[in-house]
Amino acid sequence: MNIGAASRQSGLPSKTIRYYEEIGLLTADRALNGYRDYSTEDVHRLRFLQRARGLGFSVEECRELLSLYSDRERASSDVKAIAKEKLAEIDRKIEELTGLRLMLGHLVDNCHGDARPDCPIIDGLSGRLEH
Amino acid sequence: MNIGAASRQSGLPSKTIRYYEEIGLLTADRALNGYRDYSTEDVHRLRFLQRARGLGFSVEECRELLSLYSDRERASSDVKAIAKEKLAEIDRKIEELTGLRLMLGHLVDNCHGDARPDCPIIDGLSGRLEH
DNA sequence: CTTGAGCTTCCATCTGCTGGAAGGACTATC
DNA sequence: GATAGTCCTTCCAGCAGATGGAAGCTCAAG
Repeated sequence: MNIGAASRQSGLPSKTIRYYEEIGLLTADRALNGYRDYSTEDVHRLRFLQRARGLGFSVEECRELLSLYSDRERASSDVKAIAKEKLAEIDRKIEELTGLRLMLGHLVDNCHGDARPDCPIIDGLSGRLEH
Repeated sequence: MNIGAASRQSGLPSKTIRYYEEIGLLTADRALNGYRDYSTEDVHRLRFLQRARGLGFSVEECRELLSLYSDRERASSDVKAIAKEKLAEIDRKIEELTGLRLMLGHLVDNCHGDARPDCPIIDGLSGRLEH
């Protein structure tokens, strides 16, 4: 599969896919004509990168998460340690998003643009609703 | 409150706070000595920025979200339209994170580093577990 | 009144893309 | 088989969002 198809299936621009190759996040086979050739497994990686980057994981964190996939022959203890660390990070992000959601939900439900002093968005913005 | 205290309370480096001021995400009062002076409300905004940026919202999106806070005297319809749009975006992010969480959870529970071909992380990476 | 931490501005550097130019390859039509 | 249009290649420039460091001012403690 050419880079254009991989781009469409992963949601990542071709430019970004080439960049990810350049910084070593993945390697691509080459067809005889010199074109990059992607497998469905490559597309899975790209889709994963697209999602994880959009959720605020850094490229280095993505590299680490991908390594859980590529190196699943590593000692279970290693893999589990990294995975558990990332799980905690994901849980924190979910909590934060839930806080943001609550804040915006309150805004939609309760704020009528009348500048009332008890606008619930104030609490939401400060993060107090999370705790 | 000086920038150092605001930094500690918001979780953002002083450098980043100054940068956010430079690009107009917030304005800071100045004390007589020239030092920036932050209110607790400023800290709420900074905390919000810290969370939202970490969750993959762009600076422009943050600017928009902050405007929901600052301009809460705007027509309810405007505010609600933007808020609902952002709510959908947040829900999507929560779904994606939940998918990632499931994937990692499977890895922790089911992968033992023995390179079994049915490692559930493969499905998780492709995003299929979300749907 | 010195010492050290914290503040200021300015400028350079880094990460993570993103755009554009110049040129080769593929597909379809004439 | 020439021509057009789209896709691919590399290379290099530029932008977004910080981040680090230098040079110098301020403040609080001893």
